[in-house]
Amino acid sequence: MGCSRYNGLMRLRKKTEESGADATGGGLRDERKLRTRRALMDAALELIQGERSFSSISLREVAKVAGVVPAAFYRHFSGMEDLGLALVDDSFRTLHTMMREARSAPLPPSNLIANSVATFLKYSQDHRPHFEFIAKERYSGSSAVRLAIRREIRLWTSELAADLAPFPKLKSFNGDDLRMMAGLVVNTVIAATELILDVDTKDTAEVARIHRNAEKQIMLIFLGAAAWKSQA
Amino acid sequence: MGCSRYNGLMRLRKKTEESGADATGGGLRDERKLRTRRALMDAALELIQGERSFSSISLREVAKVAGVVPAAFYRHFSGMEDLGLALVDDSFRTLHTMMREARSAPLPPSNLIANSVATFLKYSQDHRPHFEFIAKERYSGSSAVRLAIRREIRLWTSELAADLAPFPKLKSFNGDDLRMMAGLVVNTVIAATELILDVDTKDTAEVARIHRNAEKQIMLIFLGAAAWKSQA
DNA sequence: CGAACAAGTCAACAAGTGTTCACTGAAAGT
DNA sequence: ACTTTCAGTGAACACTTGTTGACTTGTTCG
Repeated sequence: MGCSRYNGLMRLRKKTEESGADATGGGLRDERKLRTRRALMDAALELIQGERSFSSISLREVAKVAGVVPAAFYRHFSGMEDLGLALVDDSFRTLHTMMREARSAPLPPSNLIANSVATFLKYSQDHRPHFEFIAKERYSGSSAVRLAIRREIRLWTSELAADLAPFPKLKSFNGDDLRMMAGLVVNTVIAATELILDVDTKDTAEVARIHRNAEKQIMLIFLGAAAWKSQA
Repeated sequence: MGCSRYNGLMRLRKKTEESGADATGGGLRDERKLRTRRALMDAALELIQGERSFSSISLREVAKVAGVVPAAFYRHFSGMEDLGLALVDDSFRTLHTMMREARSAPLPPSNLIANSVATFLKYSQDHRPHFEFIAKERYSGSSAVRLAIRREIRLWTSELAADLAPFPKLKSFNGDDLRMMAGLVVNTVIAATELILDVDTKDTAEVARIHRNAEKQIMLIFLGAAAWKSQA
């Protein structure tokens, strides 16, 4: 009895040391809470890798991997759906970060498409857990999570549409058609990402194949755009 | 005790009557087995409608909805994954049926795209359960189910590529690029389908919006294809 | 210093899970 | 008519599940 109590405390200690002893910043209480929150979110992302999907993992599993007792979960989230929504925010934060960075580093328009595709796919591989979560929950999660994801993707599409607007070749596009085209690009990129997620990370040949395919598809889209005429 | 036994038999009887008394064809034994098998598959599809996904429903739930005791499940499938694979086959059988029908009824090339899109989306709405299953399991199911779905989609893409080949405007396409383009079309159609699945069936305005969007996207793709040049 | 707060613990709960077992009774085969 | 086959039954198994309540114990605040 006393023994298992100490067990719990030791886990916490370990966690503290892991994060380094430099964490002497103010608000020890809040900081610790935040760390456990992250531990729970990371645990969920970890459990999702491979076979399982978010909707099929249990609160208890998440708690266990996070090194915390099930009851403690409720100090941070009201339930699994709540955790899911937090993960959606988290995942798209990384995505928006990437897009902001990409925007601030203007690429030469010569092979802009190839570079953009490469940048994105590289990024998605580096943040695999987040993108895997999105891919898996986009259609099969609870409706709250699903809607949150869809909202974010719409937002992303609009962002891309805004980035596309200034292009000379796309002068004849009205707002709706621009979003239509951006949606096509986003869908294509997502599809490629989802394919890559299912490929062994070592299989660079297959990854390159998917890569090239996505490039070609987006070039095709731009080719079509150049010939497009929006009717008022 | 005796009471609950009778309960089970009554459920079976009810099922038999539902299906009509005309089922006097030979092989009563096999026919009944097949009916239960279907009942199990239908039960799974039914449970999937709305919030839940296949990976989050239980063998016992499926058995209960099918009006059968859990142990009986094993007379038909070795487990849930087996059922999932059967559902993949089932779902794509309907899809291939549709494509065969579409091919045998040649459309005027004038508004061929609009008609094809309309036909497909109508069909997917009429077979909602199957398409909902595919959409949900495409990325989040067990790897066996996921791979089966991916295989079928690749097959579908190849079929479409073959259908596209004879078009005069696509003369300059080599095989790889033709599949690339077909993949783009398939992705677009799937994305539209998945969007429609999340819309209230009554909301015809929203359905029409998604509809028009998909049409435009595919027209854009064909426009791009007309300008495409495959390099050897 | 002492009180209040709150992130963590343990223990228990009722329900649900997959799977195995010996069984029954109607259809199929002889 | 007699036996075999087998899709179905019910009961039991050893777990896992979400959630609650009473608790401890370090941090924060007055």
